[in-house]
Amino acid sequence: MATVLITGTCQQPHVHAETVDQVRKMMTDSNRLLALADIFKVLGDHTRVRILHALSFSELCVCDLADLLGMTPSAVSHQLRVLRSAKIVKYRKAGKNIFYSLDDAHVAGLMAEGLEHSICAQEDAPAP
Amino acid sequence: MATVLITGTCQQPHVHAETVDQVRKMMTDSNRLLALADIFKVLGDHTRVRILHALSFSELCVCDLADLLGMTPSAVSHQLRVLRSAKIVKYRKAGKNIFYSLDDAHVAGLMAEGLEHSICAQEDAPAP
DNA sequence: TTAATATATGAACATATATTCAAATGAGAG
DNA sequence: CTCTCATTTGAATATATGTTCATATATTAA
Repeated sequence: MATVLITGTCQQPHVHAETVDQVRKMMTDSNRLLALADIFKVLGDHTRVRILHALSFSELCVCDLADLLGMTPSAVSHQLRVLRSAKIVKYRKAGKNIFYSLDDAHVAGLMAEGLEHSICAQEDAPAP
Repeated sequence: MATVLITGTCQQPHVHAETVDQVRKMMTDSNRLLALADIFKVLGDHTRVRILHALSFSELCVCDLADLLGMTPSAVSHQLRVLRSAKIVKYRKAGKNIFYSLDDAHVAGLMAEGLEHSICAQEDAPAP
């Protein structure tokens, strides 16, 4: 009988028009937020975080990293390529080896800030 | 004739044993780095970054966010669930609406730091 | 109660991505 | 040059993930 309800869309003229408009004006360019998300995406992988953490102590070659992480050099190399593309690490050739090191201070800062604060897995603190 | 070469593994006794050992001692627990990667993974999505950025200005209901982002309330709700699971946002019921807001100061700090520094897409600065 | 709306949820689909494997490249060492 | 080894690369596979669609839940209004 009744017309099929058009679900999935907010039908009020605007739920909170003023607030939404104000926020819309204050919000940063979407492309900038997309770029930010892309950086976080690069950092959002266990292997890559461990690579960056290791490189924060010393430059290392691929085999060093593979040994440290208990992974195949191939797998490490694939992830290094991602980090290289994002300009987060740089490399230096030395004979048969290629030494990687951190390249982006901002990203290193994000890593450090993430580690400083006990953002990670702060378990329950049962109060008496 | 020759034995098949065992490729994909570093065969030197250790490429740089001392350095690797030192770094290994300094490195943080792998689980802690996994938790850190998980947080970055949550932040590594365009939609979720935009949601958090919008919420940094004001609490908003799902329809407000859907309007701001030009997305389906369903899609927004799915992403809000991810943010809820990560304890990054909290919510408050008000009649038919549910208002979301930021919950984790650390994560908000990471977002802010990521935006402050022009980490994002700093294009070429052609020198004269 | 019924109707309308905001939100959540589950399945399905498409896409992205991490690792493995095999092979190629490239640079010393003999 | 030939051999060895460090590194890269490409294909393949498995898995994760974001959005859509349909539907369910919940709350308010009539």
